[in-house]
Amino acid sequence: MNHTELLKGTLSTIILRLLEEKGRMYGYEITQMVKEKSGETILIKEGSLYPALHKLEADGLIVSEEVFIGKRVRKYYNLTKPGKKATRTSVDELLAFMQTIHNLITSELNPAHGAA
Amino acid sequence: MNHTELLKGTLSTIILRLLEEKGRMYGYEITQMVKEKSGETILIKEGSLYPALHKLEADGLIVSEEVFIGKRVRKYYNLTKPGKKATRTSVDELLAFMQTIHNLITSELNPAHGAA
DNA sequence: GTAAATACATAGTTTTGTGATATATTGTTA
DNA sequence: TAACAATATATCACAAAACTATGTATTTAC
Repeated sequence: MNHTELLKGTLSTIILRLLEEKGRMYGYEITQMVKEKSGETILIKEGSLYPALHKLEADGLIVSEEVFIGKRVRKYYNLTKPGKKATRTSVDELLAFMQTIHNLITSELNPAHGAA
Repeated sequence: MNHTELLKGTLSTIILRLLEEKGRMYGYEITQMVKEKSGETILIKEGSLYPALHKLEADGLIVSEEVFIGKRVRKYYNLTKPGKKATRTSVDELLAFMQTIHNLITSELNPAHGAA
């Protein structure tokens, strides 16, 4: 991630949202899709992704299914029912939060003098 | 903060932006303004604010000026020249990042079947 | 056959916000 | 006037979350 700190708290939401949109996905696929959809600006590292996926699974929001592609294991993830609900909450909260921040940092500059 | 993790990385930008808008401000004033402007949703804690202010000052982006109001010390902060430049970069980066996240989490749902 | 890409995983570190706590002044109100 | 809330700053211990680095192994491309 080039933005480093900024992503905090948004990664799980992004993962949930992609799973909602695409149905089953595996880890590496998620990193590639985020990379592509973000115009190469958001590059999720393995050290961030896998712990995040494991936590979502431990929380019962996603379930994994191991599939062998030749000799290579691939772990596909799907949303659970609670996961689908959590996705909506999570996405809505993030959008609301970003709107609030947007308002905070883009309000008019010094309206005191020279308001057009 | 209710949003907890989400604020990560955005606090310094918010502080810089408020200083850009209002000119000199003191810590407590910043917390109150953020609280008000965010509709009571973003509540900056002292344990977050003061370390953030001290770091910005250590980095030379803001300068403090102690003013006595009666017997109480009040520390006013102002942007330095590098601080003004950093504010622009910081705000622009945050807006761009939020736009990217917005695109990521609001793209159309399953366009494969049933595209209106 | 060697390097790059695919695909998973974890340990240790850093960053950053929170909770708790401390100090002290000022304003309100019972 | 005593008690409490609000104002105002500050720090420490803790937790959460992402990163770096490292490791393993297969598959693909040159």
